[in-house]
Amino acid sequence: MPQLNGGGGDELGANDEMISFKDEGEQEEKISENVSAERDLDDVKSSLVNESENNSSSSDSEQTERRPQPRPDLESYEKAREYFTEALRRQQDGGFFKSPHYPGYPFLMIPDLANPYLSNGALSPSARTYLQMKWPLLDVPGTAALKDSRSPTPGHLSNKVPVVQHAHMHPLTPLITYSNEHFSPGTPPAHLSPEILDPKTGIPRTPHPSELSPYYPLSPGAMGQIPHPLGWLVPQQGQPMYPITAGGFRHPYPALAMNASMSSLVSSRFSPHIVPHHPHGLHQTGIPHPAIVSPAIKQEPNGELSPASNTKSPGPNKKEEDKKPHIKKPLNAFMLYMKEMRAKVVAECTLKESAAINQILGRRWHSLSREEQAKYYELARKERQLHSQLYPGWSARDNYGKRKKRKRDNKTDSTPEDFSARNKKPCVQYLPQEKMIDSPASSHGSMLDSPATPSAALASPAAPAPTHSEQAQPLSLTTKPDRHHHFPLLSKPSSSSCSSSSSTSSSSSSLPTSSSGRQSTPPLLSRPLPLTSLHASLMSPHSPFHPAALHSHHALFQSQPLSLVTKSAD
DNA sequence: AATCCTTTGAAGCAT
DNA sequence: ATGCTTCAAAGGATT
Repeated sequence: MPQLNGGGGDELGANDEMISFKDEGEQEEKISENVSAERDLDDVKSSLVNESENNSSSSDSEQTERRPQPRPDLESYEKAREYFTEALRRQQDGGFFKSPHYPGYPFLMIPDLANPYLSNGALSPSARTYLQMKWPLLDVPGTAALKDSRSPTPGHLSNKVPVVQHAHMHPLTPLITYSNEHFSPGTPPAHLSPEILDPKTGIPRTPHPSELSPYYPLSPGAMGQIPHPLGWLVPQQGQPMYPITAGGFRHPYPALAMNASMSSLVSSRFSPHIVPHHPHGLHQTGIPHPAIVSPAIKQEPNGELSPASNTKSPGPNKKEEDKKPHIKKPLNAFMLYMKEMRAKVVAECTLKESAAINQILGRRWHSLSREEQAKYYELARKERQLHSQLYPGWSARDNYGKRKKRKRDNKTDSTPEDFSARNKKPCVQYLPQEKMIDSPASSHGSMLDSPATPSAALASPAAPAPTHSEQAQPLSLTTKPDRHHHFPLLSKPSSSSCSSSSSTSSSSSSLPTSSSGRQSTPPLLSRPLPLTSLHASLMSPHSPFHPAALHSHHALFQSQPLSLVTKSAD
């Protein structure tokens, strides 16, 4: 069973209410451990710093040459750096910083965040680091400063927060310049006060969402209270998922990443209402807003989208309409999963073709346990919720037709005759062997419940993980019509655990579900996926990608048993 | 350059 | 209510 992010099950920290902190004790233990480690910091200081500097210099000798002379607060700065280094080291050790969605984790270990001020009253470097890393948009100096972690400007003398960027900086943790005009060093307490001190360790930690609110602590219509996703980071590709109207980047789990005061800070300054000031999908830094695909999106103060053409141009033509920015749909659970896991799969499979990767991810998705999937459903739910809060007037309908017309639009083409017409490439049957092995049905004894009402089971933070019967989860394994069974099992019966076999669909037992008709396309791949591109090791059942593949051989060439479907198709 | 492919899930639309 | 379609991400492949 593949594990998420190295696998603890709570890595995302986003299925907060349900299981994210099932290992909270572990987290606390690690935090405590880090506190203890602080005592030994002097012992590890030199090594960590050396490591850091070596990496830094090796990556950028030029900046090393430019390295400014030590400043009075350099020692504290170095300490922050060490904290950061240690945090990253632990991350790399695989135990702590597991989720790229949750970049705040490492910095929870910064001990002096409990007392984030220096004796001179200035915000301590590590606290600044914490803030910086947690909300990179808020107060980062220019790019040059980003490169040079030892900014010559002492943090307490400037409202620029020095960026402690370690060479081991998690690649998924962007450092983004951002105007600091709203961030005054004179008011740091407001940023830190909401930190929730761990009752055991006394270490501040990111408020658990359940501590912030059941979901997003928004009163209806209180857009100003949106926990604005300033740190919205995208795990693998380094791009935000979708826009925040003002800030640019958002954390996937803003409620996790942003504390209340930051929320209010943001809310007062970066509410969606100011979007009209950034009509080109760029936030104040000029960073293009990822979800605002095309330029010149305009959003009314009420949050409703208002294409500029509507307000200025009486008669926008189609081209202009095509150029209209559109706010993308929030990612669903699977998309979130894919986003997180894609790079891993690509690395494991040496595959690059997304279609193949997606097939693998689809199977892996099914191989996830309910709890693991539930995390993503919960994340997706929050995504939608946040999205709706950020864009109250947005509707998925707005994006209809944004893409060029697809051939699937031709409903009339979906005749059996068209199968052959469309599929000029050889018919390839991708076997469902993996599903035979570790499908949720087989591994869990029952189908996943429908995600239709995930919140019902997930809403209560105190509620234990829902039982298999209480949460509806996707019936994905059986959601698709039988797209392959009409065709002979003929080609490329790969047993690769990392194959691009579309087992998900081929293994479907044709039980009707809510999405049964989703794919109107024929069951065949119009273009065979590059199985040959699979790495030999991945073809092996011993591949870590598919540890259960040892059992797969029996499944080959077997039609998917209906018994897999343990849930009635009601 | 644009579109396809491929996955699942959410949402919209038509019936 | 049901079923179908579109879109969300991704990037190589194809047109």
